Amino acid sequence: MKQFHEYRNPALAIDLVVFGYHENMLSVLLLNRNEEPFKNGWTLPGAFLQMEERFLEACGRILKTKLGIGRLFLEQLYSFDEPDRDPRGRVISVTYFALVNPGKFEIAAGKMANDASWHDVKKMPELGFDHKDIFRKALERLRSKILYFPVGFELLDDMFTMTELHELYECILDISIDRRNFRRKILDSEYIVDTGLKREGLRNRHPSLYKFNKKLKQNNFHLNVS
Amino acid sequence: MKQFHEYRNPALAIDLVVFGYHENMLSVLLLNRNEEPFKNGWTLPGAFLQMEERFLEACGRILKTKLGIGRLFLEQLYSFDEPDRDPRGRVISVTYFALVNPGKFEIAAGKMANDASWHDVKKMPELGFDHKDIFRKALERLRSKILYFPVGFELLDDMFTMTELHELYECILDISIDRRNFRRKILDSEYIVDTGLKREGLRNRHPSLYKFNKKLKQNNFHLNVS
DNA sequence: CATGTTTGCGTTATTATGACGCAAAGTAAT
DNA sequence: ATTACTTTGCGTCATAATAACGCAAACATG
Repeated sequence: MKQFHEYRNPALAIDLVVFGYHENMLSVLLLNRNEEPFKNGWTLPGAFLQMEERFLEACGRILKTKLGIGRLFLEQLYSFDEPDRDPRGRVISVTYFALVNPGKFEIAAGKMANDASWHDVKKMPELGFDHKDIFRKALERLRSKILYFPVGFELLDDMFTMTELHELYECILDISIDRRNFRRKILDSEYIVDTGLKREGLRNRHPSLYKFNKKLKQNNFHLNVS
Repeated sequence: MKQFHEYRNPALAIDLVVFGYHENMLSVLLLNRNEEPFKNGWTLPGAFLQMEERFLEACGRILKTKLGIGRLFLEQLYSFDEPDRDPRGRVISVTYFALVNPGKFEIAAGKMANDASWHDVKKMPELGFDHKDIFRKALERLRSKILYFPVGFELLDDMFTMTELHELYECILDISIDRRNFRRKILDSEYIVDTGLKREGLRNRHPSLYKFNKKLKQNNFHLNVS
């Protein structure tokens, strides 16, 4: 019987699918690689897991070099095991997906990050490794998650109009949803609450501003779409 | 910059939560360890991932020594990263959960398996490593999955009565569900179809036998319970 | 001020759900 | 076989949720 740690182990990477939303467009953070393999190709941000590091610490380390620090939603997505997913050798990838409001972050200016940029999910370039599979799974997860868990506000400012939330849902799900039924459903669920404030218009003030209801009982929210 | 594979990597294990259902009892396959750590304690079946192996191959390897071979449902559950989850050193665990019909399998007789047995999920012993967390997550996943995806039949014989399916749901969810509403919901969804056969009784024949509808459009099925 | 758009609040028809009635079929005991 | 009890299959009905859409006040634009 072999002793512990005599086994050769596959390498272990963490890869991230970072979603951002801005101006009615859902986008993903991609890196333009400056080294082989896939030099000059696009990939998801990632890194090898350090010996003492937890998954979320690795996520933080990856994000810090690419984005400023701030609050963000992170959730484990899936672990990928295709033996040939990395041409350099066997690498298992544990993936996370993140939701950020690009307005609250900035793509960091360091030399490690001058290659990072947002890409419309509807116009994705070819991706290196098996990152297309990872991206597809992340988008699928986001689309199903948003139906039964209030994650939409993670992508918006602290205060937002009903129309902005509505458009976010239509954009992510890529369907049209009746504005009035959406409004009723969202308000009935107590997903968000009215702040009492109004957004400033040019001459006067117009739509009500809402914010996420932190006291929401989690499973009060379920959106059906057909 | 370090070269590839010069990094020391955490070890990578695959652990399984195998659910079985028999006689109105949901149970999990556990191993009584015959070596340290946790010698004589209970753990989930698992193994270290081999260098060239895929996750599902490792699952098959683990199961083959414990159970006879047969059709079974396997789905990736989650990856666990607590640095101290294994006292021998850093081990990442990629976990899967499985659904089997214990009637179709037998706990294998080999020396590697004389320590395997089924345990009622309601009377679980202490588990070694972080396997309690893994088990909890698996049960949670099974309970939510069964509401929107027809996995119940994986735990039953090829043909089963409506009452058997109903009792399975009540057992897994640990709630009581109105028999007549359950029946209507399940039949409306086309989750299962009537085989036209009847189960043999002592003097006569009694309840209709149903089987899983393989032509089911996936998202036709959603069970609400309150 | 005239015109078109956005926002907030309704109504209505249809469908889904929860609670439960009831009788035919099946079982067990005499 | 007769009786008493249980299981199964099917149905009803009140209530809740949903989809489709009307409408007017608030707002924006020229």
